[in-house]
Amino acid sequence: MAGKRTGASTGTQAGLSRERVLRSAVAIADERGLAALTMRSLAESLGVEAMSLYHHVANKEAVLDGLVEVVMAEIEEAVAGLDAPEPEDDWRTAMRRRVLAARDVLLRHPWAPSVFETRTGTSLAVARYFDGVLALMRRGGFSYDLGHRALHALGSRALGFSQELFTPDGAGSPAASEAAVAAMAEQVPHLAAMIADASHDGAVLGWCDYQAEFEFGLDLILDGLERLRAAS
Amino acid sequence: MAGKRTGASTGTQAGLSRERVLRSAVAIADERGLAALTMRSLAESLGVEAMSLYHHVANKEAVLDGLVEVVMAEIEEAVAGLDAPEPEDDWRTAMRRRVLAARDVLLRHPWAPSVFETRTGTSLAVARYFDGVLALMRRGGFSYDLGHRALHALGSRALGFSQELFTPDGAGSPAASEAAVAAMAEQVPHLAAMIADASHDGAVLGWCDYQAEFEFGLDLILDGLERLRAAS
DNA sequence: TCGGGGCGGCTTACGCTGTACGGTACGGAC
DNA sequence: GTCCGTACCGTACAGCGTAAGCCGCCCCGA
Repeated sequence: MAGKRTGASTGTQAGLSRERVLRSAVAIADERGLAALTMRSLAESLGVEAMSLYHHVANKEAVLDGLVEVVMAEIEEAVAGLDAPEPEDDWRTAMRRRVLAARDVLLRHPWAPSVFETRTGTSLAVARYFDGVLALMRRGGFSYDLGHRALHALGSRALGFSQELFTPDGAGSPAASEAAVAAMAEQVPHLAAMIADASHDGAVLGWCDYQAEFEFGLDLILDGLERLRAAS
Repeated sequence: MAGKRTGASTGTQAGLSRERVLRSAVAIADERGLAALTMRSLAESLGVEAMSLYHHVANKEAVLDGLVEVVMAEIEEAVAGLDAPEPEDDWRTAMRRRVLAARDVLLRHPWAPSVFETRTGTSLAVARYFDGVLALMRRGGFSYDLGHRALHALGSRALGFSQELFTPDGAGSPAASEAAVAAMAEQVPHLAAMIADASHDGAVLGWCDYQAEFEFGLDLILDGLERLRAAS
């Protein structure tokens, strides 16, 4: 009974590979959330036992590193297929396009930010991306010093996400946070008033457009950087 | 033997309380890192069995929520003891002081950002803090709309931390990331050049002053907001 | 044609996690 | 004196990551 291998001739058995493992890991995280990604669930999705994975990845940390790699590859691809102005002509627009392209990718993988956050070690894929950002700024007329400061000022925003302290994304219902704030209106009068103000003068839509807010913050920073660049 | 209770008359036994539990949790995270904070280690530090904790906190999530509460209380205290200008006179300086005071607290608890990140649900303590930030901006002449956008633009920076993609803090040695970049210099020529440039013209110190970079980014955003406020 | 690695999978097992359940000692109310 | 709520302990369980060992298949060299 032992070692029956599925099916008749079996061929290359399950035919695992690092790539197939990582692809499956991304699929699980996309569909069922990062918490559902365990070595066992990952193995099961590949029709294999958990320990078999260790022939292709060192450990779970390596799987998470691989996730970052996959996402960064998607981003690099998106950035490559971009028609943005030459940085020498308009670095600001080129950068904006780049960041928003990265954001598009990240929005397809809501778990990505939290994985990036836990990977403190310098990843080659991430470093290469930032190298590209820095290259863009250099061509746009930045000194290394200002470029360095710009990278810090942008932080994760350069990759397309920012730290939202409330309802990062589809955690609750769209207007769940609005309801939460309403529930503690007495404790947070200004927030409550802000929501009330937004409700009766703006559109009806969930009072908070994260994409628009992201772009606002991004432009604020890019404008500030441009002023410093022009003055230098 | 069973149930010997420590000591003679025992009195109120171990004398746990939600407060004592949370205080101990903060101490463990401070001293041994967030990963070392388990229900068992927490119980042991209080001279108690793991399950006893559940009489004072619902579960581990509740402990983490409590951690946020404790840190926010520290921040509120630090902010309260601040001598900053009245926002009506100079909102920008008042805000700057406030954020840097919060940052001081967070630097004492390096684990705090990662806990904040995982607490997506709207926490009262955090909401109250942002309410205070918004109040400050209102007194400084912000519309609710601009205040709202400002909160988003600041994001976690309002609380004193920003998302660093490389070596958030004491992960490796001070210059570890520099060495890492050097190791892949061919793949990231611009980053390598930037480091080389910084090394020979700036001071010798680890080439990257996170506090200074944080303040740079903060000022960039505050300046941008001031321009928008003045123009509105 | 045959023999033998070694690769790739399975099985088992260990220590760790959070936590459900059921006891048990104590203090205070009646 | 009885009773009950509070606070704590002991045990147990499922699920986690992963170390160690076994076994069958494929490919390569003879």
